[in-house]
Amino acid sequence: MYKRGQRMQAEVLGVLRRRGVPISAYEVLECLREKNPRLSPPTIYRALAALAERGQAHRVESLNAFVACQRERHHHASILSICGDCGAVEESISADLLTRLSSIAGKSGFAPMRHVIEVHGQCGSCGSAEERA
Amino acid sequence: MYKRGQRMQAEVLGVLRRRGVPISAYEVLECLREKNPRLSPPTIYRALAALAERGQAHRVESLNAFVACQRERHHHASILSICGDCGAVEESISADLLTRLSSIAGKSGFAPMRHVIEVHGQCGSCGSAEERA
DNA sequence: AGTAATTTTGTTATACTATAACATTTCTCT
DNA sequence: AGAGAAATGTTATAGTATAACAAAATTACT
Repeated sequence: MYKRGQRMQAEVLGVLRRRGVPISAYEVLECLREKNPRLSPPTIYRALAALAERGQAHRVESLNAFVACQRERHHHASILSICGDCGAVEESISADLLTRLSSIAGKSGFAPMRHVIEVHGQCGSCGSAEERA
Repeated sequence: MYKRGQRMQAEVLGVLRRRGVPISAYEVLECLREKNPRLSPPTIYRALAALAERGQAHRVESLNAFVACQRERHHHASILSICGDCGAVEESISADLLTRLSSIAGKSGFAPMRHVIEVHGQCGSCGSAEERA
């Protein structure tokens, strides 16, 4: 059994994983309402916040959406590559890039705490699909 | 005189510049309503979209807010360092970092088109202010 | 210049995203 | 069991963004 307070998180994470692509909090809500029609937005946002804090899901800032973490739990910032055609997200990690980014941002005494790195473009599959057309 | 379609953009950009820190589209709207009470959200969003496209303003994705570009117009992605204490944003540019980022994202055939790089933390001024306290 | 076609702007309404505030329940610990 | 803490439920509302259509200005063309 789940510990208290994590049942909802597990349900939300399940939805995110089944979808694979980033979805809005309200899409999660709709999914879970099929089982429990009384669910309300704050419940979902709370679960999402907890998952994001633990690194099991990521908030995609440029989409106002959420996606399950593709790796095992990690606490480094991810690089999210977002395909504008199919919506797929690929997650990369690069300690080197983070270091460089921190040092650039830190030039004037800035102390970085949280990195948001998102790249929009076209994924490999959609690119080759387009070529064939 | 302004060319058609740029008067509103100039007004919006003026507001962004006077404020200096990122503000929401609705804050811009409130400011400009002092002069013209009939303004509505789409007008502001259109001006902001045009400014962002031309590189004269940036959308801060992780704040759902907008800020004037601090440099002369440019079309490279900016690195935005955002102070959580005072709200100030500093803008940096690094072709090197963009190259590296593109190459990381491009590993699996992904073709980057737009980069979102935002760093949250504490700026130098707020850091030293805290030390003195 | 006159007029059709295009683009921009205005207007109304609404959709989407997120959280405040407080009530209730569940859990934990002694 | 009962006090206290944490999570959840509930209601309402705040904040962000755009669709859809109407009106006006600009442009292109004859």
